[in-house]
Amino acid sequence: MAVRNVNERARATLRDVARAAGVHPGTASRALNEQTRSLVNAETAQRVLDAAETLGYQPNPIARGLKTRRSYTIGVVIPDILNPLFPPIIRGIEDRLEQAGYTSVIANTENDPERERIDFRTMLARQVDGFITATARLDHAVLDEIVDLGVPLVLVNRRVEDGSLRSAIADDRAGIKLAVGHLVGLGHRQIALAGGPISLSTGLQRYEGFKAAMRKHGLKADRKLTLVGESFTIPEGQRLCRQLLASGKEFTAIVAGNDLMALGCYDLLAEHGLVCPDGVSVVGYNDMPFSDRFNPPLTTIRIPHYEVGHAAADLLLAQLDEGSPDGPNEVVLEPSLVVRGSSGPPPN
Amino acid sequence: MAVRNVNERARATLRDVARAAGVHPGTASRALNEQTRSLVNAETAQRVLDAAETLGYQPNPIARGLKTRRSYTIGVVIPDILNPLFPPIIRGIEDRLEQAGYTSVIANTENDPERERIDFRTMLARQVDGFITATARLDHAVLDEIVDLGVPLVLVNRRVEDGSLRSAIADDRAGIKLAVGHLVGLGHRQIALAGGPISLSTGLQRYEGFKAAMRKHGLKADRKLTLVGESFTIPEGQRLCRQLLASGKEFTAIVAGNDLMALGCYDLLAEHGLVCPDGVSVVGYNDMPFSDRFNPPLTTIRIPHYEVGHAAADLLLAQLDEGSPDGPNEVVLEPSLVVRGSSGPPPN
DNA sequence: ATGAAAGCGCTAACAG
DNA sequence: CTGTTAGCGCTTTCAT
Repeated sequence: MAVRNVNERARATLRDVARAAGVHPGTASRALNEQTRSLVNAETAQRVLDAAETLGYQPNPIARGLKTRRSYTIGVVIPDILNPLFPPIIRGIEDRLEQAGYTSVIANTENDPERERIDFRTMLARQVDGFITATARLDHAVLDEIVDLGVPLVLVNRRVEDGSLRSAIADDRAGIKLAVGHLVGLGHRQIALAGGPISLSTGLQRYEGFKAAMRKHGLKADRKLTLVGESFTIPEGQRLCRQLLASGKEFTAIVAGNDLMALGCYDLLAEHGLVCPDGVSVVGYNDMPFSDRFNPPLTTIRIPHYEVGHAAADLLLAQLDEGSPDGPNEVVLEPSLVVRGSSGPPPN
Repeated sequence: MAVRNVNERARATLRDVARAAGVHPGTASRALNEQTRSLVNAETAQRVLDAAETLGYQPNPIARGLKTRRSYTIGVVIPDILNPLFPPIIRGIEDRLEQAGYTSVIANTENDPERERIDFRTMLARQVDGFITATARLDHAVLDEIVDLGVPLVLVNRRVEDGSLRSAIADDRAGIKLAVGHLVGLGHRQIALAGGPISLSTGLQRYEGFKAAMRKHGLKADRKLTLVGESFTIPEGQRLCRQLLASGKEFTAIVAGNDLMALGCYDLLAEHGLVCPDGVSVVGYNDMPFSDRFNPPLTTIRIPHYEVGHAAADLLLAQLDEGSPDGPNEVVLEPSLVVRGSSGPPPN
């Protein structure tokens, strides 16, 4: 009785191909490789290619990588894959990377810096050729280490103040300006912010963008109404909205740090018997999937997630090819306003 | 001027550690490896460990894999990462795999069988030790090939009729029974199905489960009201609901193939001036993230996504360890009913 | 234009 | 218990 015979149909190796084509493995290698094919006689090359074809030869990237010190693998580090913001970004990254012959491996840090360290280390050990990360905080010690190691890295949906790291982002200040402009156009004067953490570039940019936009419209951003939270989550949106409601200050609209925080505002407003948008208008940020399905449908700022991911991959590929930084260091994409049911004129 | 000096701080290799500890690389290897540590003198081992520590030695899994023919990498193949159903499953898989020292690499087939082939091949070439896939159609030629190659594989959220493939799933027949039971309890008699593709086990099980449940309640599933679509998407839900509305048959409730299809039903119902649930009740399936935020909040069947992913990883790990199939071939988890705003008593 | 040979970093017999 | 040797599958000098 045949024991696991199937498994025996061992994968053809370069040697096998060489033998079948009657050449030396070195020659077979040259023939199989686009780059070096010209070094070998056209007929011989064809013979090798044919042999490879019939044997169903699949090169072993592991072995190749051991020699070339390239894995054609990119590490993609994401803070939380459950946040609907990231899947489209990931897809943009993967599509572009795949075109270029790279595979991406995704890691989830769950917003845990310690875990982030480990993820980077593991991937480094696995010989990734570069990183794309959406985990950057404004203090970016871990990332600096990577860069010091000479490993290409680009940020997606994040940036660092000093511009020391390449990044693909959307223009958050412009986005917030859109949000505030929309609200002001509707007649709102007292606008609150339930913003995200200012330890993240997105949170900080939106926070500063908010204050700037208010100023531009001749409005003052009341300190008690201009809040930032610890995380971009629903509970944090709830907490901030509760604080807003308890502040004793009047407001007729809230700009939320992102769509999740907007949802948290929905909850608290409802708890206080305020209907949105008749009582208070709410504007979110990101236009995450299904935000058109909420109750009410969320007015929000759309950022081109897929394109942002794509751009990040472009930036990385450029760095991988040239080795040296020739292209732009930062790609900034434009957000747009999506008006839906959660914003309207202020009451009376 | 130093040229890329940083990069020169080359990663310490096993040889370096051995040299530093004054032993042969072979010994260093044994000392560093949990499994073989006992073969070496405790003191010597300690010396090696210390040397590794101070040199910041990181083993190169690529090189190891070349020798051991194990990559400690698992391929996770998903039909569409944009479907909110999958992120929690992925997380369940990754968490379990990571515990066991495996890394997972995720591929997106975008529901394209051709792309699926390529993804499997690529991962195979990258020497993955096994697969977890959620892409299985009822005809599973690609998968059979993998199994024939002797590569461990388990299905997640899918099963095949003949039980030839291991899988971790939720009990779809039971879930649909819950949905129908709920509706019948509310007083509905004419219940329609806007189901998913029966080329997928989930679609088929739910379809058959629906008919069985109706029968059990002494109701007949009208053929014109028992529809299945081509995909589990919003547009397909719309299309089916349109067809239901055009059938001329009366119905007071719809069981949708999944939550996305339920959303499609929402759209068509609204278009026809029917309010949910007063005019028609709708029950979804999956309890995907944010389904409690829809308008109305969706009554649906919750399946424990994270746990399903975890169970799939367990199944795979068992197979990886033992080599031979000793454990169960199928893990079936129980769904539960989540009653929200989209279901109520039938009109008049 | 092709063959020979060395080696990427590691593990696994095999000696001793 | 430890050193020696060979080799995983591939690429890449160096000869020829």
